[in-house]
Amino acid sequence: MARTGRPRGFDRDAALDAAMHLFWEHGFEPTTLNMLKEAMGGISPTSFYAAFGSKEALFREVVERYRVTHGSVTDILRDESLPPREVVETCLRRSVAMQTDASHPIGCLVTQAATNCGPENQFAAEVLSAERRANFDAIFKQVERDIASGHMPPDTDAHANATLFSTFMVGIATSARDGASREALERAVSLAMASWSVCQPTEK
Amino acid sequence: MARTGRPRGFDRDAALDAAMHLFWEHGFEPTTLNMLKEAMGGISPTSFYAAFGSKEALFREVVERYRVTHGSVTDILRDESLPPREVVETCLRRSVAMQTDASHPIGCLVTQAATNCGPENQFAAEVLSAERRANFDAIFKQVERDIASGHMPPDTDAHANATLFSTFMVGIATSARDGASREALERAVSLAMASWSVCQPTEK
DNA sequence: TCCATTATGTATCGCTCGATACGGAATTAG
DNA sequence: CTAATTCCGTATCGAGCGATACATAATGGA
Repeated sequence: MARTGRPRGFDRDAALDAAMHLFWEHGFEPTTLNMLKEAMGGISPTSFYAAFGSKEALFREVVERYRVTHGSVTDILRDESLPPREVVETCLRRSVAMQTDASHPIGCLVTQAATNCGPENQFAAEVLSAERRANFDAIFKQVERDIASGHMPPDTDAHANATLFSTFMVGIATSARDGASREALERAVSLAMASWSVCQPTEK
Repeated sequence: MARTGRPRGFDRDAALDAAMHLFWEHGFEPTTLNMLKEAMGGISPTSFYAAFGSKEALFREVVERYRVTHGSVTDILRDESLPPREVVETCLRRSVAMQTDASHPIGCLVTQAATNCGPENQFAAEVLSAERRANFDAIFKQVERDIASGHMPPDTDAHANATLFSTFMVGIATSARDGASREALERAVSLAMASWSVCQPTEK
């Protein structure tokens, strides 16, 4: 795209990754321009604003980046061919594995990067809350699909079940940061999935 | 104590309550001295520091205040006489009721007030994390007690069960802020408690 | 070669942050 | 009364915040 002019002196893609790690670990507000510039290789403020526009614009870009990389563990929630129970269980197991992976900050950017926002930065809280609510809706639809397919009993409370699994999922982030191991969370997922009710098998 | 000198011109107890509500809603860092002073009736910086010492000291005092007021919904986790399952269920139901009560900020101060802290304010994150880990330990002991009393099967994975219920509990805060109703969360608690395994009743 | 374009480096901007200095006001003890 | 004590109001501190001004360097196209 940039066909003329002085070439950029740093790797924009790597800089975006560095920003994602900072926002992931500290959250939107505590991550300062100085931290970002430093992590991007000590670039100047001019370079920063030329490349990303503003801290807010960078954050929005980082969220999108997270969504299609580490955050893609929830993509399976949109699948309509796999068995719903398998969908939710796989999502939870992938979330646990991702959030406890030491190659990046512990926890979840979507759940934790904009919890403490001043009134002037509510946009960040809203961006992430919208992501989480979309995940809730996807879980809800999976439960509905499981009921429709005859696996969960017809009188199943779909909304309550979606609330249960969604609440457990967002809780993983806090538990992981508080020191819960991947193994412990995996076993907790197994217990949670055991509460995915199924129709009583007909007597043979 | 203060028997001489000019009397304080504001209600320190009410000011502490106002600070708790601010930290609860916005978190430690986004809550500014100006917001605090304003909420305390427009007191001067001098009055603030004379009464509370520093923002950090005030936060520590607020956490203690929260712990013995709204946060006391987890006190039952230390009970050793009630049936463990009833203890955990009651704690979850009280947490849901408290966190969705519109008379104060939605969610949980312990879970959410220090999620986004810069390196210079890690103390806040650690103070709250310690509270949460203490709750996990208490849940763990309840599960162990239920196993010892013969309700849960002897081969029950106590740590996994504690992780499950603790993770669900901290997740309530995020779900509540994302708009989950008290009723939906109550029904989710019912579903969660159904996974509290019990020994198969002996055939009669 | 000259120019338009794009990025860069340095030096700041105005603002708000948490926290203090300093003098004065209100109370009690003697 | 005076003295000691405690709190208050105003003005401001140094530091860091996000963001910008301005001149300069490096590239491609005509």
